[in-house]
Amino acid sequence: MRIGYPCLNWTLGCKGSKTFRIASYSDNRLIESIENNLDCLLKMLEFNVRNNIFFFRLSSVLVPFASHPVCKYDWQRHFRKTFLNIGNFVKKNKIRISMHPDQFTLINSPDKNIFNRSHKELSYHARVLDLMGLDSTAKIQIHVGGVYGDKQKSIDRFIYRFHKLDNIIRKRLVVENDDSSYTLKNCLSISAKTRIPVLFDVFHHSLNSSGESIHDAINVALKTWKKKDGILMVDYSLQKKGARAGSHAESINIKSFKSFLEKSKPYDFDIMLEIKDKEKSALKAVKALRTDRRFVKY
DNA sequence: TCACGTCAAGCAGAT
DNA sequence: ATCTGCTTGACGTGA
Repeated sequence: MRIGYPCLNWTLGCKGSKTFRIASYSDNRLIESIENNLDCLLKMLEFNVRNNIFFFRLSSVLVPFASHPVCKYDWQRHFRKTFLNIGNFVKKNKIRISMHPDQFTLINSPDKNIFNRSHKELSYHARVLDLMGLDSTAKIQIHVGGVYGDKQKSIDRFIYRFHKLDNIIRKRLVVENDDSSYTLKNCLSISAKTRIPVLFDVFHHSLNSSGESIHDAINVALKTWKKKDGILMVDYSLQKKGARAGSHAESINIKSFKSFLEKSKPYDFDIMLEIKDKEKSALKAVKALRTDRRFVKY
């Protein structure tokens, strides 16, 4: 079981997701940003290893505008060695990596242009992981997408479109239950036809599910991950007090985290903490795992 | 130096 | 009809 957090580290003095406005695009600006982001990424990974954090989500703006027509620069060639170097660090330390393209990446959109743009965006994500030389346990997670007034049709469109994607994407793509439209059960139905692993989001499941217990949900999600996929990835978050349902809390609550771990026994998986204070909560979670005798076997 | 309007892009649900 | 949240806040103009 690894603990992770997404994209950003507040302790370090660097930002690994520096971008800029498209209006001020220039190749130099792009190179500068990528340089900064990769440099900071390595620093974050080194911080993580020092602190027993072995799961990390890469920012999607590592290469700003990578899939946009405005970007014509061959950044892959320019940064080939840097990517490889980071990849080697990742492999040496057995770090698990994930990426999560944003809400505009919709492969089940009825609009073909949106699909085409999403395809390009996914290619970019896959190429980043390929450039690092990572195997297919490094994943790209997306949601099913929109409902467009007909859920079953939209699920079928997802499946159809999945088969149109390049192999470098298909081998890394995993689908995640969301908080309002597609439940774990819906994702499993997609998995049955595509063999896409299902990433289980605990928080979304609490807001939108068919009522499966955490134990049962993990049990079924876990079976969709084959050896080449690595172990199940789980997104974990909790409700922010006083805010509307679905907003993410500022900080982890170790008591409820431990209660989740209890409910998830005896399964092993990697946990991504989608919590606002990032590494701070990850450090607490790692400590909880390492000091509580109920969980030391992980 | 700081405040704050806006940022490439889509969708759903809340207000 | 308009706003908010989501991947992740943060860019950058104007004062």
